[in-house]
Amino acid sequence: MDKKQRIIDAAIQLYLKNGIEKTTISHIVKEAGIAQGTFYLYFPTKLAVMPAIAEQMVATVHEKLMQIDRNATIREKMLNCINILFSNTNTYQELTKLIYTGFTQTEEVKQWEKIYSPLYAWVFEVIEEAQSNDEVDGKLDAKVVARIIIGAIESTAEQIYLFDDSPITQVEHVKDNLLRFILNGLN
Amino acid sequence: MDKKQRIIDAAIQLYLKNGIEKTTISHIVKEAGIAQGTFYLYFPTKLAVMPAIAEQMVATVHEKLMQIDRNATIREKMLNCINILFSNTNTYQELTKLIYTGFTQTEEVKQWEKIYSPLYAWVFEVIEEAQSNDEVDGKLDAKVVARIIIGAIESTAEQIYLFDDSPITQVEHVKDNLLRFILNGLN
Amino acid sequence: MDKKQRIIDAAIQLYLKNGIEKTTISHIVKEAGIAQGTFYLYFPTKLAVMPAIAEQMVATVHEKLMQIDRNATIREKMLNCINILFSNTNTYQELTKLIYTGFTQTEEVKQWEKIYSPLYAWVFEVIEEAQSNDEVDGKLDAKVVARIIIGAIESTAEQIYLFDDSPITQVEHVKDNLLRFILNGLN
Amino acid sequence: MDKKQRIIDAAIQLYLKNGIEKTTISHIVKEAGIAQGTFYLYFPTKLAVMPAIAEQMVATVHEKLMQIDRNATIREKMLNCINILFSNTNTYQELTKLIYTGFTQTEEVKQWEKIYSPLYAWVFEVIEEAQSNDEVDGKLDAKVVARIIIGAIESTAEQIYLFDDSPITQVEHVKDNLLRFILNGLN
DNA sequence: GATGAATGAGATTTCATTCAT
DNA sequence: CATGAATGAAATCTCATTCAT
Repeated sequence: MDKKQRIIDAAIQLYLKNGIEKTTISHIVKEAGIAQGTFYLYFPTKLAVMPAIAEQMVATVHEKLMQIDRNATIREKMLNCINILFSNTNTYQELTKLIYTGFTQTEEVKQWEKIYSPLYAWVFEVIEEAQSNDEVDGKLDAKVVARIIIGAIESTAEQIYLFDDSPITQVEHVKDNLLRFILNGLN
Repeated sequence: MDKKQRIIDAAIQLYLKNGIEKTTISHIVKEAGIAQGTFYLYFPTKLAVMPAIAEQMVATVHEKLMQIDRNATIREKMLNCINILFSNTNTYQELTKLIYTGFTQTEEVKQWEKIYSPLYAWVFEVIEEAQSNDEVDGKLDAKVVARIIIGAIESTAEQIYLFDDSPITQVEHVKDNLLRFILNGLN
Repeated sequence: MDKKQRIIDAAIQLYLKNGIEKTTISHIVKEAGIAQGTFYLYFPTKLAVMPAIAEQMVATVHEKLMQIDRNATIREKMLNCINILFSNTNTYQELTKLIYTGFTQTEEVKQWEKIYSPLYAWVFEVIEEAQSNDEVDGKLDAKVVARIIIGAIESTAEQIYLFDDSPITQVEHVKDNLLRFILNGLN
Repeated sequence: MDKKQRIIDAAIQLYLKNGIEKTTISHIVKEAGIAQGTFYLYFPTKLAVMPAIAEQMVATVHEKLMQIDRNATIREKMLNCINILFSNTNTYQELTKLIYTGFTQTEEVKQWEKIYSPLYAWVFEVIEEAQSNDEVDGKLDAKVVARIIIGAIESTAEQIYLFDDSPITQVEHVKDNLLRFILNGLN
């Protein structure tokens, strides 16, 4: 019923399956079951759909993060965070990368900060709280480190899922090292 | 004079300026100053140029890494590495991401490992050597952590240079945190 | 308030600014501040607005012609007529031509005669009266010459205002020649 | 063989038959027997073909004018000129008007002067020569009057052929009046 | 009467690819 | 090897028109 949402859903499907390059507006409208011209009522180009897609994906991840027990240890929180982001990268395959690319190409880069901020904020709060308990190196700038950690997790997940073809068991080994490295990093 | 190299140079210029999506073979040949048909003597598609571009970029970074004093402390080595990768990201803007995207779209993903491996290898050796001196947590898998570190540095640099518009002074602050986090992480 | 008039006004604005070809019904309704469907309550196509536009323009010119003193000499009348038509062409720029084009394209050509007839009639009466006073060559068919004169004035004005970029002073020189030529022609 | 010429010829055919508004680039390439993309190698839009069409039409008229005996009387020259322009307007139906419209819409108005100038030049020379023989009012500016005459002839022809539905015999009557009026005008 | 979201046929436009030179 | 005009399939984009509200 909501044409805009149907466009977004169709775009996600097709970007995931075929990549942005090979996806056309014609494909999107066909998948969405709407008329050709209707697309242009909501988006000027196929890349202009990206911010909407990104918002949706980040919202999904954020929701999962919010379900983590606030009283858990920082180790448990980070472990959960790693699992959620890895799972997300795995599910959405190249979507994360495509969102980056889509953004930078549409020059709507400024929106990125805003859209991604809930994730940064969650890690930031975890770190800050842990710093107040002396569980984490107080000299680190929690805001900056939150971004570093999110980046490290995502880039590692991407290396695993997009560029590697190691067996699944390997994944756990990488996660162990990543968790250890991050906890070390926070001290 | 060397047509192939001129195609690569032109492609880099245009991918950086307009993104892969909007760059066409027609643009590339025009920028390269060669005939339309000549492109096909060297590359089958515009995405097939990506591996050549990636190789060139990685070679540049690797060369700089090799100039770092082998006897420096791990702190100095990591500091240098951060500076080199940040500078590279800044210079090449979105090229790193585009290389990822380009690769995943051409299904030549396997080449990525091979091309990027000199960078991983350099960090790997630094860590391993430090582990043998007990400077670094021996329980970490040096091969895995090398990738985590490269990923963390690159993603942080991207956040800074692509998605942020903070003043330059901010960059140093982020680098400080990143270095501290990584050194913590290794120990 | 009167939707029909708002459509006509908007159409004039846009036809003048962008030409008929590039003006769309969507543009017109937007300019008129009415809904898309409302246009069709008053006109079947965008060209069907032309007769209404023409009528309005001719009425304006005719009104000015009627204000000329009936007892003036034929020289004064022709001078006034030239000034009015020049001023009209200047104001409405290409509208005259567009009206022609619009008409011929809609096959509503027959209306043209009817709409333009007040202008022809005015000149016709001036000539006929002058012929009865022996001020004008009695062998000329007043009806035909009226059209020739209107045509000559308009085409000259168009050449000046649409296709020339001479300074204003030039205009007076052309008008002098035109008046002299017409008065010669009549006698 | 010459694709550009084939585009021009096809465009003339179709503009004459259906008007500019209803003619599409698709029609033109089909009529010209060339590929869709080929059109864009030569013209950016369908209106950009107009100057080329105008040039061709003016060249045809000019050629006929040049065949008029240089030693003929001014009456004979003007009579011939009227016949040629009437015949041209009759043959090309609305093309003259369409050229105007096409021009003004493409903002290539400046070219008009240049393209039309051979016709003006011909009349100019006729008048000037006649002025030197005292056959024509020496106070008239030959350059200006040349344009007035061309304009008067064309607009009268257009009124006849485009907007009137009088029987053919009428045409001769109008021509008589036009010639008489012009000769009077020149004195 | 008035609205304006939706339509989809059909227009414009692009661009990878070919091939005779 | 190199060229670049030509191609035409396929993309984007437009816009007159409809119709449920």
